[in-house]
Amino acid sequence: MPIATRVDRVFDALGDPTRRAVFRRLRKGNRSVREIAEGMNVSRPAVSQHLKVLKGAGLIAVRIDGARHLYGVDPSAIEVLRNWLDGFWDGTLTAFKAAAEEEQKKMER
Amino acid sequence: MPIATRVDRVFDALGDPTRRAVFRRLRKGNRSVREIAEGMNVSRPAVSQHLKVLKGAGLIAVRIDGARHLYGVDPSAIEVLRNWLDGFWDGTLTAFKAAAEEEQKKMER
DNA sequence: TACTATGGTAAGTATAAACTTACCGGAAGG
DNA sequence: CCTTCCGGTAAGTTTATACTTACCATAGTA
Repeated sequence: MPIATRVDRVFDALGDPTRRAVFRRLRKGNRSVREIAEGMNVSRPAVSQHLKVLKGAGLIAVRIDGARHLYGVDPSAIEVLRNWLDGFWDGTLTAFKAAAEEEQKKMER
Repeated sequence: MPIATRVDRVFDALGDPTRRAVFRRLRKGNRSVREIAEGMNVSRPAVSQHLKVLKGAGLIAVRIDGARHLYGVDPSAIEVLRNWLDGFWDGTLTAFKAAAEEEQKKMER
């Protein structure tokens, strides 16, 4: 069993709807835990636990301001996703090209 | 509770490690269900169920060849993810800009 | 020193979902 | 036909995890 890479943790974190909602709220700027939990249909501790997972995936970062913990998105996460996307896309394209060439060989026979 | 969008289904689908493994296998070209299941530590029906979810998310597509069902990645899914990424990035940037301007106003007071 | 905020964590529950075995129907070859 | 591949689906179990309440620590304030 291979260890979980950064991208794995990102996808695991974003795999939960509530966690995506939390992440989306942070898109508009830094928020405290209570501000995030406000208007959401889960309790504050639940939000706190989700924040922990998101932070573990490197999707968000914290800045401590007294007793308030201000959470915000970590732009590097977007970079990670984009790189994964590019790599995947390249792999798929080369596979398509290889398959096309294989078809071509069949035609020549 | 809003209905699940395409991106939601994509993230839900890619939220599972086994499903990511299946999707990664398809990157190298089209495969039958048995080929996908081969060498994996889950049973063939499990793979079949995962394929259903991936298909529901629009990540893969099927081409039926007799009794064999050949699965392959749906390139449009990559597009969906990329668009989501771009949109998210834009939103975050404007939020950053707004926050910066707010800071500026504070300084001017 | 209280008193009131903040938020993280532990323990337990409850729900979701991943997995297995067993079964079924369709396609190809004898 | 009969046999043998193929793969989807149902039923049930088991495991993971999202959630709640309760509790604790820290920071600011009267």
